[in-house]
Amino acid sequence: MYSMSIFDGSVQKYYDDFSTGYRNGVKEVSKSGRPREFKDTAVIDAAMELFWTNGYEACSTEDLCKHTGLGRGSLYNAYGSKHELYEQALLRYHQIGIEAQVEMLQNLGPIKDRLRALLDWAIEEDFSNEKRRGCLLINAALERAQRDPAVERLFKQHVDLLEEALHRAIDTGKESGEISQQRQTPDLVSLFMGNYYGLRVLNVAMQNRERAVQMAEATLTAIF
Amino acid sequence: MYSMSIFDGSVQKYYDDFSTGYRNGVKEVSKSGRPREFKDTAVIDAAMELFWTNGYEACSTEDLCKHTGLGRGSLYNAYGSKHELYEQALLRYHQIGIEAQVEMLQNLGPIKDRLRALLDWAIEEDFSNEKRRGCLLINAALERAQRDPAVERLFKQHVDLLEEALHRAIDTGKESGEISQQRQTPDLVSLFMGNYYGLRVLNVAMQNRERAVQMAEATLTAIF
DNA sequence: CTAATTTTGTACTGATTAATAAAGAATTAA
DNA sequence: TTAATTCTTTATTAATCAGTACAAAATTAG
Repeated sequence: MYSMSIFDGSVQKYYDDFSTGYRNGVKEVSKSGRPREFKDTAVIDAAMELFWTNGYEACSTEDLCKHTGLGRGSLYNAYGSKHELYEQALLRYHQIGIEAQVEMLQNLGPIKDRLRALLDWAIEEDFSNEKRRGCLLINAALERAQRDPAVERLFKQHVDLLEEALHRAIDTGKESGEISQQRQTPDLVSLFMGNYYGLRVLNVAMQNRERAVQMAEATLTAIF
Repeated sequence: MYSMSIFDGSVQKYYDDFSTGYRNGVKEVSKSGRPREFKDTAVIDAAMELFWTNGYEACSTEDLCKHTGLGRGSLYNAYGSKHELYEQALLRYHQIGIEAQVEMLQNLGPIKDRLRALLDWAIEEDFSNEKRRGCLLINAALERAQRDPAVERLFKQHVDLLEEALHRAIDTGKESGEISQQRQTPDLVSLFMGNYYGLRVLNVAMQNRERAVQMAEATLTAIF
């Protein structure tokens, strides 16, 4: 079992400096001693790619060393364990993703276009990479949320933030008259969320882009 | 890599006889020699439970021996490999599940009630077990579909069968006047499928039954 | 310069992995 | 009874697993 060592998923933007590590989720900057030879962000990105492709269990520490370019000593010195590196990778994925998603929903322009942008973005994510590995956070949640509190917590946070942004966007649409006042906002949010996550799951497994586009359009039709 | 050794996901109902094995997906019945001491279905059910709870990678052959009660020799003699047993477990889950789902959609009574029954059944599945392990096939697809042709094939087949049954049910509803003729059947099928799979994913991760019920109701409202 | 500190590379740990080998037990066929 | 067949039990394999120990290397502080 793992303790909840991801400290806070909030918007601590890019951390692309040299010579830092994350021990217990706390950023450490060393002042003396031999300097690190790697960029923290590059290592976490590489780890993220690997966990994304393989999942947690099917990803060995040797794989991680190879893909990050670090030796075992460096990797364990900097990140402590496979699981802590996993948490960093998930956290980074979460931060980048939620920022992109919320931004789309806060854009100018018709609400319908904002929602479509989100769906199109998800489809592009799912079909642009030939490895078709879907959404790292969904994969992580289904693989591990039931027994890994860090994963459960981060996924919940991600979903909650997306849901709040959707709520705001739909309310805006109702105020502007783009969406009928008769509809209940929570119902519309549910409808979108369900279709969004269903879309992403089916994309990985079915690998049918036309179907995905049709699903996205059906979702918008149901809301507007 | 694995070859596609699941022969056919079609409706070969229950196979609960003694002394049978599955080698390359072909049922073998021995006529001489020492008889087996276990029921094939019981072993596959036990394996299914374990794969369901742990996933494929996190499930060791020793775990499988313990839970099925078989020794290593018996297990390997009967099923050949961890992966072949996994295929049997998935196939069994698929057969039981698709039969239940299609049956609900073919029931008598209003179409809306049939669709609600399906959603309620999914919610009950997701929340009745304290292990909250969701749908084994979805878990398997997200963990392995990209690199395991047997998993990819079976999941596709499962989704296709559900989709066809939904298509028939919705067409029936349009004929009877329960659903507007104006709506496009593929759109309504997409809408339901998206919400159904999204619901199941969010259930595992969010573990919020009220929210699930509300999502289900929102789905029905969007269709009727 | 020396001492203190940190990172790096390598060798190594004990545990666990999926799978196999082989001998004995239980059955059928003749 | 004997031979052939199949299943069960146990021991064992080689590989891999996550993680550690430790010395050499590279830096800062004084």
